[in-house]
Amino acid sequence: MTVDLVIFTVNLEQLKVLLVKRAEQPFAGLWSIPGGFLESAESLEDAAIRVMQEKTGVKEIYLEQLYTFGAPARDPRARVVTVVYFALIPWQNLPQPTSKKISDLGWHAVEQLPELAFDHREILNYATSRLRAKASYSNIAYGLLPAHFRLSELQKMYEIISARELDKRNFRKRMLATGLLEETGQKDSAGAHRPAMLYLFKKREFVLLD
Amino acid sequence: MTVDLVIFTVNLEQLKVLLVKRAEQPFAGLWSIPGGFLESAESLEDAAIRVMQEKTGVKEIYLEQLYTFGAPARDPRARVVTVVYFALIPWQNLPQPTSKKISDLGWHAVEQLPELAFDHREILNYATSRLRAKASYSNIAYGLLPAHFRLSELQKMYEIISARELDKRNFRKRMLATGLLEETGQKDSAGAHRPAMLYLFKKREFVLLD
DNA sequence: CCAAAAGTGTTATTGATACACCCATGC
DNA sequence: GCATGGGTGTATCAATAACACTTTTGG
Repeated sequence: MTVDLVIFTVNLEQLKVLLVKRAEQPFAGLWSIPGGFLESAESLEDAAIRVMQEKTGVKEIYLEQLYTFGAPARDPRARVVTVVYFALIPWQNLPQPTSKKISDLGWHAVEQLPELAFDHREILNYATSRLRAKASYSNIAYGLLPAHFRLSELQKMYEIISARELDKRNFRKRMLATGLLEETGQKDSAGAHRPAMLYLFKKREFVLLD
Repeated sequence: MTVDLVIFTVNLEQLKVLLVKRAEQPFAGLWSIPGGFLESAESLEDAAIRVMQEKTGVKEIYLEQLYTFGAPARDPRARVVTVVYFALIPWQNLPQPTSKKISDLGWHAVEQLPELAFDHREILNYATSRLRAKASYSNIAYGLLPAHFRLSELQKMYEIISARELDKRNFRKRMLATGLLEETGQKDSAGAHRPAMLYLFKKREFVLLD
């Protein structure tokens, strides 16, 4: 029994996923999604949080059980059933990568994945399609944004996840109509142009829209 | 590792689930959902189909992985992680129950459940809410109907699952507009009144509506 | 003063909802 | 001929989609 994680983030206008380069056989040298064995006294979710923290240093994140994969031959060594979770992290919340081991842990754009170990390609395809489906009918994007954000950043997030453009006025209207957002009162003058109002999600939890 | 099943059917205008009375400790005498240990060479889905056939004699049914439950103390004897599937069977497809053992296997209305073993109450609540959610945006009801059916039966199925009444004209309009249905050309004169056209689903597979 | 992102309303279209009567059959 | 479920259309309302210009700031 293992617990594996598909950890998504968005950076440089791309949806990315965290991969680990395998040092050992089988599939040595190929990339895989991070995971670990379930320990005796921990729940599945606790195991997912533990793996998450080991790999990213981050603990408080959006986490959701995705699917359990258990084909008899998915691991050539032995029968391994894996419960896969999917997680979202705002890029801004990630600690800077340490200079060591920089090569065995990396963020990869889901559109340009390297060759993957085990059935991890299938798992990633499934996770990506689920994320995209969720984006269309929920506030899921909050898991990818820092606490305070501009509406334009939120819109960009939805556009990247769903891979299509959205109308600015309709987007703002619909988002504000959900009542999930709140003005912070602060303006972000980091950009070189007109400062934008910063918003936050009143509740950082999953809600279906409309 | 076990595989457990929440098997739904609809009979007498009630949504029902198949339960097994436990003969042994722990929880002897309480009801539980059917399940079994995962065997070494079978996939999770194959295990679910096997359990399904052992308990109901039926093999070809709608089957979907629901969730994996793995709280450390969910089984007082040992650590057991269970992958739960949910299944739908048309009542008409069920073989008549044999007279033996009739008391240790039974269909229970989800609104009047007996006391349940393990965390099976939680599992059933989750399965029921998922089924209800799916009913509102998919053709899921095909799994509960025989191959040929009247539109009024289909409507009744949705009404029972979603626990609310639907408008007959709007329902027929929307259903026929999906293009998923086909007239059989046959009429069902089993009722005491005007015979109804029988329909079938062109494809017996899960589709999101609209 | 120019470039760049922020911000803001109205109209048209589409889909969803509400609603009532005639029809075909078995008894 | 009557009781019962089968079958049909339209009008209103709500939600969604299309669409362009002015404002504010930094450089």
